[in-house]
Amino acid sequence: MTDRKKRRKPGETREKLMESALTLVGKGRHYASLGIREVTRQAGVVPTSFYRNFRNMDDLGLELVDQLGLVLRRMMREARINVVQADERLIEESVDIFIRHVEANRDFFFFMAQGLAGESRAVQDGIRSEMRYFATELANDLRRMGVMSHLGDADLELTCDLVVRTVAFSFTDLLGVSPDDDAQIQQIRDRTTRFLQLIFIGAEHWESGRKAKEGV
Amino acid sequence: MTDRKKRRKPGETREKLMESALTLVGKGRHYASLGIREVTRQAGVVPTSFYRNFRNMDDLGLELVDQLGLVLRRMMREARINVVQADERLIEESVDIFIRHVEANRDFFFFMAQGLAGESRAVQDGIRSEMRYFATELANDLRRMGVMSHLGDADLELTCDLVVRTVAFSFTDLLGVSPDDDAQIQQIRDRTTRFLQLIFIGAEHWESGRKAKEGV
DNA sequence: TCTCTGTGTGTACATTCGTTCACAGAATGT
DNA sequence: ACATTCTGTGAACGAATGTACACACAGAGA
Repeated sequence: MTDRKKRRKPGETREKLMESALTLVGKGRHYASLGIREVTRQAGVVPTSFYRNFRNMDDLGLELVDQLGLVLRRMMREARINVVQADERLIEESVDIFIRHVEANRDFFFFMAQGLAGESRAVQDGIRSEMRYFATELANDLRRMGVMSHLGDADLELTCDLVVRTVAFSFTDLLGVSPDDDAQIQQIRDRTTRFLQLIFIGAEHWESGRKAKEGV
Repeated sequence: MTDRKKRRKPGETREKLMESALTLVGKGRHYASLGIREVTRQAGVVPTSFYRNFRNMDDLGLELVDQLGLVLRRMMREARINVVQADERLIEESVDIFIRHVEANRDFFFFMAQGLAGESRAVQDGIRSEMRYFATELANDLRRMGVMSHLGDADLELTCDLVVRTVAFSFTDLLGVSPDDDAQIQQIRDRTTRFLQLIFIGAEHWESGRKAKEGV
């Protein structure tokens, strides 16, 4: 009651609203079922304030997709720094970084998993676009590291796409378990690692295998 | 206004309600955002009727999961009939059947894709359980056909799990395109086929590859 | 210093929601 | 034939929702 009604910083309420939406999603609510009043309530702000910052919930969702893009880029950067040499630990280290980021940005990845089959087409496309970008960057990195050099560009891109999808699907596993159920998280980590190993082994033998299938 | 208020058949309204929920989902709405009144309105029934048949929307969702199970089993049966010999067309034929069923039961698969990251934990687990069952059956079939006979049970199950996940992720691709955009559907079909080929090639070389990774 | 613009507040209203209740007509078992 | 049970109806409620409007106050530019 002392400092209410003050304007702290430009964009402060805006961030608070986005954060509140994410928090609700993190608590198990689905983004599509969130209402304007609900979000403003969680943010400790009057409903009208919402319209000062967003036109509707879809608008807010698109902003969240942008921020999600930043999170993904941070994750990619860390992976690039820590995983430089292409040895047999490449996959495991990358999965570790992935799991760590999911735990640190739990709500964002909740939102991402929901958005893939969400209500707003725009959000859906946005997330899909982020995944494409991620796959492309992954392909570039692998090229740079000299991994899978026998694959053509299209085939490498195909492989990376499958990798990203597989990892993305692991969200839905990860999100189902409590954040401190280490045993179960370890199990998901192992399983994801094996999935990726399976894919990479397939990619290693891809050309020949593909020719064999197509030749007949 | 002639025959209103008649009770047609037991469970008729019940089916109409489930069908209406699916229809709304098929129109792009997210299941989590559907309300009781909305569903009953779509079904051409008074809101109160809902409670005669379901306790709440989660309850209806669980029934839908059960029906989804039937759809999946039908799909599996057709695949078993039409894909008997394990030749190089196995994957393509299976993907064909899969695509055909998704198109024929569009709304169900919408619901499934949404439910994986949905609001109701019970529905989430139900869908997850259906996927596990599907993967197990797939593993049995492959065993019976003598495919991947060099893999241990655990590794075969791992492979099938990845296959099911990959196919499930293709839903979200398929659902984004118009049902009669044949060119795009064909593209998704091809891409999915290649994903599976990649996985199976990986599985073929799995033991050796795994040992090589683990041995060092 | 003064004005203007941006941002948050409070009030308000029509609409929609979930849920309850008493009632009516068809089906079912005896 | 009759009582019971099952299923759908209509009206009604209190609560929550989206959105509009007028107002208040802080900071930026003159």
